[in-house]
Parts: sequence; structure tokens; C-alpha cells
Amino acid sequence: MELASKYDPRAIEEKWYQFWLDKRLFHSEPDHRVPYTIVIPPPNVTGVLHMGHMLNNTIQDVLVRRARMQGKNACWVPGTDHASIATEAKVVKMLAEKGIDKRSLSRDEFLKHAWEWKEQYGGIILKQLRKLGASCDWERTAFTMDNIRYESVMRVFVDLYNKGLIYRGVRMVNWDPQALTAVSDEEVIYKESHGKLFYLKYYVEGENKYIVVATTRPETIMGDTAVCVHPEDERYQWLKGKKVIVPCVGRVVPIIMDEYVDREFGTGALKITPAHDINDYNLGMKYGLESIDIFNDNGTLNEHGGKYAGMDRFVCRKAIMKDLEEAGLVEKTEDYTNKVGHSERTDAVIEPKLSAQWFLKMDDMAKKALEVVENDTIKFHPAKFKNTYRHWLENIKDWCISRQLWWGHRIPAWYLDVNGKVETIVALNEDEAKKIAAEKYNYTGSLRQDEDVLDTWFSSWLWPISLFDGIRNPNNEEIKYYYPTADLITAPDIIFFWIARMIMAGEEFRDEIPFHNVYFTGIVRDKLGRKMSKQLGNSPDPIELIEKYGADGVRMGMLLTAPAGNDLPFDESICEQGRNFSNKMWNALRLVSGWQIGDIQQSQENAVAVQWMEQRMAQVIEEIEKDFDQYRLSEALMTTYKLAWDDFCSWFLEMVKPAYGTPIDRETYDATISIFSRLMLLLHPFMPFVTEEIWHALQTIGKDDEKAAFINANFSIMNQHMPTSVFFDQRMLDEFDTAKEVIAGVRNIRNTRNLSPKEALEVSFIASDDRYRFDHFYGIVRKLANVSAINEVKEKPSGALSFMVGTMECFVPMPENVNKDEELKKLQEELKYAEGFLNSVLKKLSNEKFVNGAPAAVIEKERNKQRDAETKIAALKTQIANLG
RNA sequence: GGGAGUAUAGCUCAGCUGGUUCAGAGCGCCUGCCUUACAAGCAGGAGGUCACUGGUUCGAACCCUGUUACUCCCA
Repeated sequence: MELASKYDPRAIEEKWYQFWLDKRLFHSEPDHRVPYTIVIPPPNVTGVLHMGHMLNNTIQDVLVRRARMQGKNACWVPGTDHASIATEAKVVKMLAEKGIDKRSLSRDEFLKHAWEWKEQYGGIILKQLRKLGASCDWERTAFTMDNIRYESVMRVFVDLYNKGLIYRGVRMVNWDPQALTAVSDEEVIYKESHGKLFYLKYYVEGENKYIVVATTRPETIMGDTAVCVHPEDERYQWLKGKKVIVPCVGRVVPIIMDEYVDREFGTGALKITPAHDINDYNLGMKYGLESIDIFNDNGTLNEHGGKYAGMDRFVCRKAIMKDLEEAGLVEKTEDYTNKVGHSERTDAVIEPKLSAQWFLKMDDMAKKALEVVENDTIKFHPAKFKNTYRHWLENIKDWCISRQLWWGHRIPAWYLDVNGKVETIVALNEDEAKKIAAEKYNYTGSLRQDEDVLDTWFSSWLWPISLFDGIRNPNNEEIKYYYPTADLITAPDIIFFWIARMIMAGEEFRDEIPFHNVYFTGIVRDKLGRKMSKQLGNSPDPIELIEKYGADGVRMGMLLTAPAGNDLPFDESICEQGRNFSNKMWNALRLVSGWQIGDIQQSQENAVAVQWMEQRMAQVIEEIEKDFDQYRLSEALMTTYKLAWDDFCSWFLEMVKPAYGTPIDRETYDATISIFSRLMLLLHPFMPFVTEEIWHALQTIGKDDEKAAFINANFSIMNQHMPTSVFFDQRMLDEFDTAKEVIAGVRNIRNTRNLSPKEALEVSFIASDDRYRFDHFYGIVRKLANVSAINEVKEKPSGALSFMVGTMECFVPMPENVNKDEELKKLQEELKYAEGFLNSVLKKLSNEKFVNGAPAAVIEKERNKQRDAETKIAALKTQIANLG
């Protein structure tokens, strides 16, 4: 069969993914094997694949595929989350485009549209993951709002409510006036913004004096109910006990004195608006101030806004400043830069707002969640994220879990009026609630369900448990088998949103951690170090990248520059390296598949080549295993890459490659196929497609009749056993390293002296010491450096060029055209370096403190260095003398 | 404002417990090659005051002081 000289991934990748699916090779069921479980960080159901997903899921796939090949029962569970705010926003927009106003719909009607939308457009991302090669168990695909997950959330809510951990209260929340919902503290992004600091005059009641108050938000003066100064501020002692008039509004409010005030900021006087600032709110509680809410939910002013009622908050700011100016109530205006909170979802400026919300108490859960990370029951890779984690958990606040939306898990709380008092019933469903109403309150009328839904994270925090139905059926076989999961792979920006809370849920509902290791990926940035985002348009389309470089190429590109926890400056050209590597492997296959096998004896060189390659492979496998143990995936890949490209292709194949038109012996051929196949196994987790293709080809070379049967069987590289490290002969590897240097030395001389590679050279050497013996490799040196003879000599042959391998001097005959001055110069430079080095060693050895203080082994090493340097210097001096 | 992290070759990163000729890898770059698997390639080569400063030590890229720059998190 003829193979194309360039590897074309397209058809091949599609073919094998379908093959894996057809044979259900990704599917897992509990059995006697050791489980290896990963749950996917559920992407937003509205999302499309971006580079962050590519990185994240490539890493997961590498780990899962490796575990599977190590004989574990690997299970990677995929799914999506319902993303309340994002999805609702999309559906509202879609409806608006059809001319439908959300407000004209009932809740049920709206949800019907939302589900339709989800069925039609949601989850594209999961299909895209297939192109990447993700070996997810698709039969287990879950959604945070499917039946099992929905009911799990309900149960958890009821349970926590009954434990007294969930409560409803009026609190200051982060209000998103665009999405019309509260968002959690974690969903607020603070951005630097250039604004103004306005200095306003508050006249003292009944006097012609005033106090100046600085504010960035003059529109909130409608809600002012006090002015606060520091009790020790000498400038304001005269105000004690007095009242001031809020400019424009005319309201008379008290002066309060509290140490909270920063005397350095502005004028040291602070206006207090308890309804619209969290700190003001706290002061309001402390001093019993009135709280006047001046905003509507959409960020316009309400009836308390007086003449500004109905105006948007930012329009109002301008209008009110104009009026204040005209009334002479503005002292001055300064430019001012401060951090303003924006909604993570809509980017709207967050409005602190008092409202009734549901909260989950965090104190006890936080304690447990912190402990298991602190004591390494759960390991973080890299460990530096423990600091961030600790800091958050030690300063944790209760979690606001309600959202004023329709799309999501509706809060299972029902209200009823009993003797003019509102009672709350929390139950799994309305029937249960009615039962309770009847039993507890003897009430049989209708109930009113809470209008709000739960924060999306309130379902994702259960993910590792609810995926295996462990909330509803805590003792089922699957949860017992798959939980706790092995590794969680995610970006550090959701360490609080998700990771911490999953740990809490694990402890709370299963009394067990949800995973053993957390691998933090970096954030994918562009070449300029900017975060990739839709707005900037600096993110390449992953699907286009895959079409261009192949999934294998892109996977390799992503992994190569992605050490754990480090940001990843992504440049498309690194995918090229991956594509080139696929091509290299492909061409190795082309070479091997073209070999004719002859009925001949294995040569000594080939025998040694095979032996050496086996040793080298064993050595590298050990390194790879170490890399994986430490979650150093990019290093593991680079190590494998070099084994394949350098050791296997550049060295081994060149050693055993038969001359054109001649056959190879059976023994070497079989060994080559075996080594090549194992190489593909090692590489498979990183590059699943090309390795499956080549592996299959290798098993069936020259056996066309067996091919079909082979494919029909469930043979796949996926479930072969990953080679493990075995004992290897270090001496042999060292010997080869010497041979390699001899070969490089000869090639270098050819290169720099313009000697044809076709002309054979004779090499001789003086072995000063046994460390540099390379007896087994003479034949290989002859073949790879085109050397006609290798002779050990006692003295330097006359008329020869030389180079050194360690302390061994090697010689090749001096070509005619050699430039003696240049040779001399080179030798003298080398000599100078060697003498300098010797000096530094001698200095150490003549230092009494060193000789007395350093361990014996270190001193011995220094003495060896001294001897080596002296040998080398002597050799160089002779060479110089001979030349001159 | 509080906390954390990073700084090593042109770029992206390794460098473990301070001690081999320890200053490394990949990419890029330079030179020469279309040598019957591969130019998506082969062979060879050049590149660094380990951010700066002071200290500890017989010995520092590594430990400690301070400085600077950048990044992230929290308020």
C-alpha cells in the first residue's frame, strides 16, 4: 500500500472517533478494576468552544486515556450547566427578535421557550469536544436541570433548610439592574473607572454655615439619611449634635460620629445612604437610621427621586449636578479614579440594593473545606493556590443563593397567610408543601411559591455527586464505585465559585472529599498577554485550528506551552510543531512499512541498536512516569516527543535502516515494529488519532488479509497496556553517549572543513580512561558517520585533526585544504577555557575550609575534575605543538 | 488599601535537598544540504552578568535583606 508523503489528519481523525464510538470504548460501568473518574467542569449550555476549553479538555483527555491504558476503569463524565443568567438573557433576546416581550409571557410559557431553545441550540460545545478527541462517556451526558440533577438540588435545599443552614433575609446584595437579579459577591468584577469626585455643601440647620461632603455618586443624595465624621476630627467638633440639610432634597439629617470614617479621604465627611452602600448600611443599622431606597430594579429613580423619578441613575447624576451647580451647592469637582463593580454576566454597573434573598450559612462548611486542603487530603497542583483558597475561606461570607430569574431551579419555598402572618414552608414539591400546610397550619387553600430560582453554582457544587445520583440514592452502586473522583481539572478563576463549594458539598452530603487532586490550568492569553475574549476578537476559532493542524497538532500545541498553573501565551504557530510531529511519526511508518524482510542473520550493529533502544526507552519511561506523578504534563509530552523524534527516528531508525534496495533481517524488523508500537502507546494520550492510525497499521503491515478482521475486532490502541518502566543498563546508555559524541565530532569536522559526507574517513583515538569506551558501538559509528575504520592508538597520528570526547582524544586525517591558523586559534581557545576551569578547581581544593567542610564525595568529584582537566590540557598542548 | 505569585537564551519554560564542565530544553535564528521516510525534513552551530542590591556559606540561579518591574486574587 502506498502512503502519502504528508500526513493528512482530517479523514483519519473522523474515522477513528467514529470507530471508538461504535465500539463504545469510552463507556464505563462499575466492575472489579480500580476506578479512575473525572467529571467535566460543565460548560455553559449556551457556550461554544473556546481556547480555554481546548486546554482544559485536552488535559482531561490525556489523563483519562492514560489511566485507561494503565488498566484502570476510566470514566469521564460530560455535561453542561444551565447558566441561569446567560441563558435567560439569550432566550429573552431571541424572543425579542421575534417580537415577543418576556413580560407578556407567563412563567410556564417562558420556560417552554427556554427549553425549546436549549434543545435546539444548547450543548453545541459537547459536539465540538468530539473533534478534539475527547474520550467522554457520552452515554452519561448530564445537564444541571435534567430530572436527576433537578431533584438533587431540591433535596439539598430542603435538607439544608431543615438543618437551619439556609435562611431568608433582607440584606444588601449586588443588584444587576440589567439582568434584574441579585448576583453573588463572586460574580462582581471590579474595574478601574475614571470618574469625578464631587464636593457638595450641606448647610447646617438654622445656621449659615455648611459642611462639605465628597461623593462619587451625587444621585444618591435622595437617599441620604445622615452625614458622618470621625469623632476625633478636630475640624468637625463644632458639628456635634447638629443637623444638616441635604442639598436639593431639603431633608434634615443628623450628624453622626463614627471611627469608620477615613479622615484623609475627601473632606473627612461622609454622606450616609443606607439603602445604597454596604458600609452605609452597616452604619445605618448601628445608628438606627432610616433607609430610603431610591432606585427601581432597572436602575432608574423611583418615587423617592422627586423630580428625577423615572430617570436613569447615570442621566440623573448629570441632571442633579447641573441643578446643584445652579443652586450654588457645589464647592468643586475633581477627577477621580476608583474601582466600580460590574456584573460578570451583563457588565452592568452593580447597584448595591437591599432586598429579600436566600442565603446559605458558610462558617462550618468553610472550616471543613479548608482543613482537607490544608492537610493535603486534597492536593492542589500547583500548591501555590492553597494560599488563595485559604484566604477566601478564612474571610468567607454567607452565600446569596437566590436569583430573580425564571430559568433555573425554582426555590422550593411556599408562602401562606395565617392570621395575617406570612408563613414559609420549604418542601420538595407543592404536594409536600400542601401536606405540611394542612398538618401544621390546618390550611388547605392555595400556596404561593417563591418566584426566584437558585444560583447556578448551587447545582454545580453537587456535580461530582449528582452525576452518579448520589444525592437521591446515596448508597447506589455507581456513587460508591466512582466517588470520590480522581482528578479535577479547571481554571483557577473558579476556585471559589466551584472548587471550594464542591468540597463543601462533598463533606456535607457524603462526608467525603469529591476528588483527590485539583489540577489548575493556566489562562489562555494571546501573544500580547491579553486574556482571550470575544470582545477583543483575539481568540482563534478552535474548530478552524483543528481543521488546519489536526486535533493531534492542536492538542500538542496547547500542552507544550502549558505547565500547570502558568498562563499560556498562545500562538497559533505552536500547533505547527504538533502537526509536524504527527507528520514525522507518519513518515517513520512510511519508512518501516517499505522494508523488505530478508532471510539473513542479524548484524552485530543491529543487535546493539535494538538493545540500546530498549534501554533508552526504559529510561525515558521512568522519566515520563515521574512527570505524570507530579502532574507535569508538558514535560511528560516533551520527554516523549524527544524519545520519538530524537532517539527513535534520528538515532535508532538511522542505525538499523537498510541500504537502498537491500532487505532487513527478521529479528531487527520485528523489534522495530514492537518498539514503534510501544512508542505509539506512550504517545497515545497526547495524540490519540495519529497514534491509533499508526498502531493499527503496524499490527497489520504485510498482512492485508488480516486487516479487516483486525478492525472488526475491538482492537484499539486505547485499551492496550501502557508500557511501564523496567530495569535498564546505564552502562550501555553511557557508552552510546560517547559514541554519539564521536559521531557528532566527525560530522562537525566534515561540516566545518567542507568534507563530503560520501567520502569515508578513518578515526583513531587515545583512550585515557575506561569511562569513554564505546566498543559495542564501533559498527554504528562506522555506519552513521561514514567511517571506514576505528583504531585505538597510543600516540597521536601525524597530520591529523582532533577533537575531544570527555578526556578521550579522537583523530581524523588532516585534509589538504585545512587552515592551520584557524585550527591553532580554536585549540588555543579551548586550552584557555580548560586552564581557567582547572584554576577554579585548584582554588577550591587549596581552600582549607572547603577541604575540611565539604563532604568527601564532593571533594572526590573536585579531584576528578582536576585530573580530567589536566589530561585535557596536556592533550591540547601536544596538539598545538604538533600543528606549529 | 490587604494578600499571593513571577523575573533564567530572541520567545515559551525546566533547573528537585546549595556541590558533576551547571547555566539546560523546545521553538526561533545562523551555516551547509532536495543524502530514496519526512524541506512539515537532515547535519552542524551561535545565543544568557540567572531582574537589581546587600548578606549567609568553603561554595548561591537556588537560602536571607532590601529595591524595581510585571501578573493575579481580595476589598
